[in-house]
Amino acid sequence: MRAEKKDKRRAEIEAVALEVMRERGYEGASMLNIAKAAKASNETLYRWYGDKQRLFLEIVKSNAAEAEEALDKALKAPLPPADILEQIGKLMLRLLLGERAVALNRAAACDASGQLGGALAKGGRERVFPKIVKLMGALREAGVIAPPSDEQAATWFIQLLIGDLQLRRVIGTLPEPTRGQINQHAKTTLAAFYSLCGTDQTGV
Amino acid sequence: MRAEKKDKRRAEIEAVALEVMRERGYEGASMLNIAKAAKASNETLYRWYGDKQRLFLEIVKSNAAEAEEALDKALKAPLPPADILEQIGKLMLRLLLGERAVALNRAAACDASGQLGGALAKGGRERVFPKIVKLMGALREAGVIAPPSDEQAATWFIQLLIGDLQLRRVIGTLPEPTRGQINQHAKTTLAAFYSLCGTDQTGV
DNA sequence: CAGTAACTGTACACATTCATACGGCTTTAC
DNA sequence: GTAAAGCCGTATGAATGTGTACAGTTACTG
Repeated sequence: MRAEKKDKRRAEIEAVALEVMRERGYEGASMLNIAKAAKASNETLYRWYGDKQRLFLEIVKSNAAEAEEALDKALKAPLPPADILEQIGKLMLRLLLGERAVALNRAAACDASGQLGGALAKGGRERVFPKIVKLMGALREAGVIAPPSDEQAATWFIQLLIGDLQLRRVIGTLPEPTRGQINQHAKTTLAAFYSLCGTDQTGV
Repeated sequence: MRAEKKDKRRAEIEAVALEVMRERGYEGASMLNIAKAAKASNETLYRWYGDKQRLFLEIVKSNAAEAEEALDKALKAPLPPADILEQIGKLMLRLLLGERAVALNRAAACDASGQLGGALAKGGRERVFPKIVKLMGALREAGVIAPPSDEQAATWFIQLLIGDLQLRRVIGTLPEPTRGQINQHAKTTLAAFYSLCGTDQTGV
């Protein structure tokens, strides 16, 4: 009983923390401000998380777990690999350019110790990349692509898909893309990707 | 006489500011810390720059001017466009993944007002992108590439070249690349780029 | 060489954060 | 129903940053 409620409260506080951070930056997201916004006591925050860094570390972990779940679900869908790749593309755009990931990347950029950045990479890219590589293997075996290597294909895919969009989101010069823009961009990316890696080299 | 000296001192202070920021993060780079490190008075810093944000805005501007100069120089070199593209690729990797640009992007990520990010984009991407587009036009006219559009070619080039490398630098999970790594990566990128945009579609 | 302007170093008031502590209230457990 | 635990709100003290002020020194200028 109580455990569930506490989990819910924790999720609530973490959501509020991100919201505060979104509005006032990482500096402005002090434990006190977060506590006030969440209608919690700062003492509770300190007891639960220890300090600000560990609070955000916790958020990074939750976020990574959620993202991985969504990704695995998309990967396991009973569809041809090419369709899965399209879904993955859209999903990654949505996740990586969404408010949550952007806020966490901002926090990591502000954290001089580099711990947040490390956790973000560990829970994010390092977990995701192998899955993409594996998917590329499936695509290759299905004869959809013929890349120099699965790793190279995964790298190209991510670069063409995300490129510098995430950094532009992080420094605040790019608004969050709409669903329509995401679909459009995923489509364009896939066309380029297949033109780069495809077995069919007719181009255009 | 004095004007020169002052310019030199300003450049010195700005360099120190970046150095402090590199070591202690944007938060840790207080006006006081910068003043101490630069053996200057904080009063001078406040008189010259007004506040921390404008100090960093000034640094962004200087950096952008320097980068643009280097870029223009490379673009005007008496070489075939394909060679110029390679030089530009290496130059951009060096500039964008170097300590200075990374520190400034970190600062922009920490700046909740978004002004630093705006200035960074204005002095950086918005100035550079049109130049790349123009270069793509030259490459197209020289028959080296046959892209759907010059803009698309420029976008692909940048995405394949920079990708998520800059963000990974900013969150501290990627070390600064060596000269050798830069050359290697530029080469790989160009191969992919030509395979994507080239008139010659034999692939591999 | 004298006068003036600017810079350094230090000090200051004010605000804010961090981390801890405590009284009062609600909720859980027995 | 009563005891205990946990959380809220507020208070607290140490530390730090911001922006301003001022005395002493250095370095230009005429």
